[in-house]
Amino acid sequence: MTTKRSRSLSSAAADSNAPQNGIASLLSPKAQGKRRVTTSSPPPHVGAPPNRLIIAIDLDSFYVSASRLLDPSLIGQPVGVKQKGLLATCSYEARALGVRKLSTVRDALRRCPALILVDGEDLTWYRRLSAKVWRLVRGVVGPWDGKVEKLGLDELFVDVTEMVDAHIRGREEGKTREDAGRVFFQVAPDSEPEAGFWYDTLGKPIGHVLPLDSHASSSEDTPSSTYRSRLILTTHLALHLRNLIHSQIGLTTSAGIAHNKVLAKLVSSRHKPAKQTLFLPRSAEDVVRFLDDEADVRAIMGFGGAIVSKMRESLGATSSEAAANDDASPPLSVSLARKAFPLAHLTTLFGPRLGIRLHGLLRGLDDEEVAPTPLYPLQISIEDTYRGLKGQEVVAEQMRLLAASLLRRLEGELMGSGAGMLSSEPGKAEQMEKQDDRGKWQRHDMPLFLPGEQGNITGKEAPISDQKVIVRCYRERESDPSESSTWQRYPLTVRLSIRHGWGKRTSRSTAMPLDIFDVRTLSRRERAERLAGVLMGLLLRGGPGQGQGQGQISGEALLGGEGLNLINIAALNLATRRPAAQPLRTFFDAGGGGAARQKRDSVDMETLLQLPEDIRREVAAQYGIVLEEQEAVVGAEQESRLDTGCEEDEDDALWDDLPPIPAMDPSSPANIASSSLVCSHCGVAEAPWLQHDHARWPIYGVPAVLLGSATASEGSGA
DNA sequence: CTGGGGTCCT
DNA sequence: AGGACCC
Repeated sequence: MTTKRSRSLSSAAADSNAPQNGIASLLSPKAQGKRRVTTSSPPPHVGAPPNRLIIAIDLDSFYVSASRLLDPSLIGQPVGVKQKGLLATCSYEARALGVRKLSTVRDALRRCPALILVDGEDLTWYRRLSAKVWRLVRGVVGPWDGKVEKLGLDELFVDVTEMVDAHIRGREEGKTREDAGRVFFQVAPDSEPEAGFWYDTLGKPIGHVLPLDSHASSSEDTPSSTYRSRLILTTHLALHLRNLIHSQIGLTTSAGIAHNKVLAKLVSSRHKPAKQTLFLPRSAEDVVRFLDDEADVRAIMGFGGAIVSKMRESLGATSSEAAANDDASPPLSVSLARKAFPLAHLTTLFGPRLGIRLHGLLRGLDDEEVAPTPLYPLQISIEDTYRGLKGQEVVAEQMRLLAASLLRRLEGELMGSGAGMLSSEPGKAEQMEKQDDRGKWQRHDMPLFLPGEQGNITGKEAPISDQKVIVRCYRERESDPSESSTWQRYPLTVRLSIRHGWGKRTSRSTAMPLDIFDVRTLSRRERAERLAGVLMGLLLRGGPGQGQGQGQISGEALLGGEGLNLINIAALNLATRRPAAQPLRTFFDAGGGGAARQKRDSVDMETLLQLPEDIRREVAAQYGIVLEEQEAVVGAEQESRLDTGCEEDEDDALWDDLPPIPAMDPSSPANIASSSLVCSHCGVAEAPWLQHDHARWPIYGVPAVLLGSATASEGSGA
C-alpha cells in the first residue's frame, strides 16, 4: 500500500521542482542502485525513496517537570533530581547557573549552592506520567495505524505516515473542511469531527527548519502532495501533539520531524526546550552536510561508547594519532568518521550487520522502524546500589526489601481488570482530546503520602559535601490490588544481577516461584519472603564454571572482598496465562534414563505445598511423597549420595514448606544443617535458599556439607 | 567516585 | 549469560 501511495505522490512531485525536490537524490547512489539480495523481507520503505514521516518527541527535563507537577514551588527554581550521588537531570534554571546533567551532586552544589535537590530514586511517579503521555499520543495516532515507540521515560518516536496520508487522501477527495486558505486536519475518527486542528495551506512549516537555507530556497513550493509538503504538514501535526501533551498533562516538549528516527531525534535536540525542528533536506548532500556539522559522532543514536572507543583506537593505529582509550579523549567528528571508515573497514571492525548499519548512519540512512511499544513490557526490574554490602544477614535483609519492592511493582503494573488498566483505552484518549486544547491541565491523581505537616514534601537530610542538604522526596501511598483485579501477565523467570565492587555485572536466573501470584492467600511479606529465598539461592549458585557448586562465588558475595555494589532483580518471560505448576521435571525428563520413574502427575506440587501442614502431610503420605524435615545429615552419607547423582533417582524433588531466610551465620555448618531439608529425590540436604534451584537442577544445588566447608575457609571454621 | 531503569543482539 | 545500545 505504500507503493501505491508513493507513486501518486511522486507523480505529483514530478511536475514542479523535480530535480530539487530530492526524493530520489536523498538516497546515496549506492543505495539507489542496490536491490535487496537478502532473503529476509525488508521493511516496505527499505530501498525505496524516503517516504516515512517520523516525529521524535522529547519531554523537557522530564524528571524536573514531573516533580514540578507535584510541587509547584519548584517552578522557576534551579532544581536537580538526584539518584544517589548523581544528578539524573536538572532544570534549565540550574543549567544557566552552570549545573550539568549527570554531574555528581557534590559538583553541582559546588557550582550552585542554591540548587534544590529532589530525590529521584523512586521512579513510580515518573513512570506513571510517562505512560500517560504515551497513551495520549497513541490514542491520537493509533486509530490511523500510527505507531508510537517509547524510548526510556522521556522520549517517543511516532510514525504518522499513514495518518498524514489518510488526511491528504481525504483532502484530495474534497472531504476536508476548508476555510479561507486553511484546512482542518481532523484527528479523530468521524465520530469526533471537532477533534483536530486548522493549518495554513500556504505550506509554511511550524518551528525551526534545517538545513537553514532549505525552506527558503523552495518557497515557491505549492502545497501539493509532494514529500516535502508532507513533511511540512507533519510539523503541524507535531505541534498538535505537543499542544495536547502540554494542555492535558502539563509537560513541555521538544520535537524533531524527519524521514527517519535517527535524523528526527538528532534535530529534535537542536532547539531545546519547548521547540520543534523540521529536517527538510533537498538532497543526500544536504544530509551529509548537516551531519558533518556534528562534532561528535556519539550524537548519532547507535554510536555508543564501546563503538566509538573501538573506532578511535583503530584510528590511532593507522593514523598515528595519539588517541588512547581515554574518557577525556577528544570527540570523533562525524565527518572524520565518515571519511576514515569506509564500509569494508566498519564491517571488519563490527561484523557485517552492525558495520553496514553504522556506515549508513554516518550518511543519515536509517531503516529502523518505529516499533510500537507493547502494552506490557518484556521485563520489569528494580535495583539499588550500595557501598560494599556484605554479610549474610545484611544481604538477606536487602533481598527481602527488594523482593517486596518488585512485588509491589508487579502488582501495580501486571494486575488489572480484564480490559487492562494500563491499556490504551482508545476512547478515553479521544475524549481527552475532545476537550479544548487550552483547557485546564488534568488533575494528577498521585495519591500522596503526607508525612510532613507543611504539605506533601518529605524533607530528608543527607550529608553531602560536608553539609546537611535537604532533599525533597515525594512518596506515593501504598495500596493493595483491588478485589476485582487479576494478573494480566505472569513473569515465569526471575533474574538476579549483582555487581561486585566495581567489577562487571553478573547474573543468574531461575524459575519464578509461582506462589508470588497468590495475592489473595498470601501477604506481600510472605510472598516477598519466598522470592527472597529464591534470590538468595541464586546468589549462592555461582557460575556454570562452578560445576558442582563449590560455593566460591557465594562465599565471596556474602562475606568477602568488597561486597556487593549493586543488586538488580528482574521479572521476565511474561506469560499470558498462569502455568499449572512449577516445571520440576524437565531436567529428569531430558535425562532419558527415567523409564522406571514413577509418575506422580496427578499431584500438583504447588497446591500441595500450600495446604495446611496436617492435611499436607496426610496427602503426601497417601502419594508416598517425603515431606520430612530433617535435623542434620551425616556428612559421609551425603557425599556418597552426591556421587551417585540425583538424576538416577526416581522421585521428584520436594521440599517442605519453606521457612523464612534464616538470620544466621552461614559460615556455621551447624546452622546450615539445622535448617536444611533433605531432598526427597536424592537425599541431599540443602539450605533453604538452595532448595528452589536444587529442585530444578539438582546437580547445581550446593549440598550443605560443601557449602559449609567452602564458607568455612573464610568464616568460622568447619 | 558511576542512577535506575529498559531494548536488542551475540 | 553477557554485552552492546538507549534514556
